[in-house]
This record gives sequence, structure tokens and C-alpha cells, in this order.
Amino acid sequence: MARTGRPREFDKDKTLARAVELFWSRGYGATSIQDLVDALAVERGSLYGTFGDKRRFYLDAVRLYWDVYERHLITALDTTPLLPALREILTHPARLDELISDVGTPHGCMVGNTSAELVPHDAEATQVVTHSYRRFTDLVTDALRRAQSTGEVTDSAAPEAQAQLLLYVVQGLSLVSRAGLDRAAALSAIDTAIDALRA
Amino acid sequence: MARTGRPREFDKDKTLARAVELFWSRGYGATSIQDLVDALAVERGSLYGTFGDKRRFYLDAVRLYWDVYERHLITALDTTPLLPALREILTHPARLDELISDVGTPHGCMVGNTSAELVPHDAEATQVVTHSYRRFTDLVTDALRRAQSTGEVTDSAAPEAQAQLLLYVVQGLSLVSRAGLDRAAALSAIDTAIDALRA
DNA sequence: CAACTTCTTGACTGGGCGTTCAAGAAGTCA
DNA sequence: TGACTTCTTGAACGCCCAGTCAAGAAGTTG
Repeated sequence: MARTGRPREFDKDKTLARAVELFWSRGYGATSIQDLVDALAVERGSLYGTFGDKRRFYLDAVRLYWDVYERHLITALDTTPLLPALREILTHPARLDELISDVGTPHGCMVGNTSAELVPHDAEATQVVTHSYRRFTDLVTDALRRAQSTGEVTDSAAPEAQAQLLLYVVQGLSLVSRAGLDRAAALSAIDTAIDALRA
Repeated sequence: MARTGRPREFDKDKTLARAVELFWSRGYGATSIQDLVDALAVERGSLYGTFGDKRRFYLDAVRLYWDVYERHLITALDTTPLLPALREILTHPARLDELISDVGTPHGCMVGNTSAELVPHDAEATQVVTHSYRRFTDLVTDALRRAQSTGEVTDSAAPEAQAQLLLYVVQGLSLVSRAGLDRAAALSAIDTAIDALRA
């Protein structure tokens, strides 16, 4: 059973990565197939043939977004001391860490945006969002547990509760930053959260 | 210039309040005019005559949502001690405080949902969201400043930074709770946040 | 009652949406 | 080369959407 035929003219992975950008900034509903055709320079039929319908395409984009963030998360959490890494993780989706000043308004976290727009009435979207949140809290909980044992992080609260709170903070910052970002105020707030973790 | 004519058969305020429910749970894009006609029992023409187009209608609903929450906020913040009130405020949009167990998945905060779906590409929505966030931080900052002076709240951080952080927490909790809510885990996280404010 | 104003009703419109599909192009394989 | 498979292209389709409008109903005013 040979799988021959005319080869695809565009790079599937790169196209999906560019679709992430579009879906991320505009959301699911406000991004039309025509927008994607224009931005990706791939015709409608090819998009449908390669990625299935719009929902599949979008959800694949969210999954890719999360995979990239999770890799970043795992790398960052594997450092000592932990608190500077946590600070970076919290500020990352809101692009607070970018040095350029004219970064424009950030798009927030794509998982959070999906939660607001498609959850709970879309079951598959709900599953993707739930999975991502769960991975975040699991990974951060482990890191906090280690940092508690070394005495870097206070054990006045359970690492699970601390991690859950950090999820709220990062999702909240991402969301609020869509409406415009006062960098200094945001960083002060994040530092307040990080300081509260200090032993 | 008399303003006579056939009187409106429905209650404008009550209808707007019911529209809040619908827009809140489904969002802007996923709520069609037909949905509103069906749910509100008011014909299309009357809705358009009374509330203008869909965007106006939605934004008025968001404004009403915020007004109600803000009144609640002002009342709650005017109490001593402050920390239990803050705890209640944080849990309120996620309906963590409701006693009934089958509350279903909460809709999150309607302002936050608007931020995810319409901001920043809709200027008026952005203004509504920005205004709401600003009011929240201003009101909470004042309350925290008073509570710092009485010694209830730690002065290890500026009240502005504490208030901004609480905005992130409440927005994050609201958003995350759309994907399903582990009440105990959420309350532990919120308690961790509140404890960090204690002097 | 008659004139006037506003509200109600629901059929209608035009447009944009997601999606499909047929015909041709570009490869592989024997 | 010729059969076969897959990809590309863009026109076409049907649907549902937000929004309009004309005709009638229900009030007020003098």
C-alpha cells in the first residue's frame, strides 16, 4: 500500500504554527477560513484536506500552543533557585518579559482564551483546556514541593494550593493584559505573588 | 413635545437582566439574535428598537453585569475585618460561595469573558473592560490601604500591587472555573492568597 | 372620535460564513 | 509511457446570521 501522489506544496507544521498566531490573536469565532487562506497563502481545499474542519484546525493549534509552552515550563522549572524561574513563567504569556517596548497588546494565553470562548459548550475544547491546566498544576506542584524541601519556598501552604493559585495568577494576568498593560504595575503584582512564596 | 404612543409590552430592565444571563453563559459570538428572541420572548424588531444592534445590546449587558458586581464590591469592602470580605469577593464570580452542590459549571466573570472575546479589536468593549478593571483595583486599593493602617494587612507590599494581584487572582479563578471546578482545591488556593495578605 | 405617536410582528434581504467538489496538476510506480 | 494517487485551485452551495421594514395594534392627546 504505497502512499504516493502529488506532494504537498506547503509545510504542514509551519502552516499550523502560523495559524496559531492568527487564532491566538483573534480567537476562534473572529477568525474566518478566508482570513486563514489569506494569511497562510494556502487555498481552502488544501486547508480542509490537511487539517479537517475549522474546529479541528483550531483545536490542533491550541494543542501546539500548549505543547510549546509546556516544554518551556519543564525547562524553566528544572532550575535552582526556583522563584526567579516562576517569575519568568508567570510573566511569559503576557509577554511582560519582552524587551521591546512596542510589543502591542499581548494576546493573553491561548488556552485561557479558549476557555472563555468555547468552554464548556464544546466538549473537546474543554478537554484540551482541562488537560493543560492539569499539566500546569502538576508540574508546578512538583517543583514547589522540591523547593519547599530545600527551604526556598515557604511550607505555610500545601504546594498543591500554591500551584493552583499560580495558575489563577498567570491566567488572570494573561487575560487582563489583553485590555492593555501597565508593565510596572503588573511586575509589582507578580513580585508580590512571588515574595509571598518565599520562606 | 409629548412622548406618547403605544407603551412597551415588556420590562426593559428585566429583559436586559435576562439577556445578561444568556450573553454571560454563551458569550457574544455564540449568542444569536434568534436565541435572544426565543429566550426573552421579545420579537426581533422590538429588541432592535429598544436596545439597538447586537453589539450595543451586549455591551449594555456587560455594563449592567459590572454595575451589579461593583455595588456588591463596595458593600463588601466596607467591613472590618477586611480579609473575610476579600475572600468572599474573590470567590463570588466563580460561584464558589453558592451552597447548592449542582451549580453546574460557572460562567466566569462576564468582564473577563468579554476581554477574551472582544478585546482588543473592539474599542468600546476595551473601554468597558478597562473601566471595570480600573474600578476594581481602585476600590480594593483603598480598602487595603485602610486595612494596612489598622494592622490587619501586611505592608510588605504596596496596596496597589496587592490589589492588582487580587484582580489577577479573581480573573484567573473565574476563567479556570469555566472548565470545571474542584471546590476544595479552589478554596485552598484562595485561602493561600488571603493568608499572604495577613500582617 | 380623530389625529398622532410608538410599539409589535414576522416576513424579508443581503451578505458572509463554513464546507464541498470537480477538474486539472504533479508527483510515484511498474 | 500510462495508470494511479494525492494535492491544488477556486467556483459554487446552502445555511444562518444581523439587520430592515411595512402594516397593523395600542396607547395618548385634544
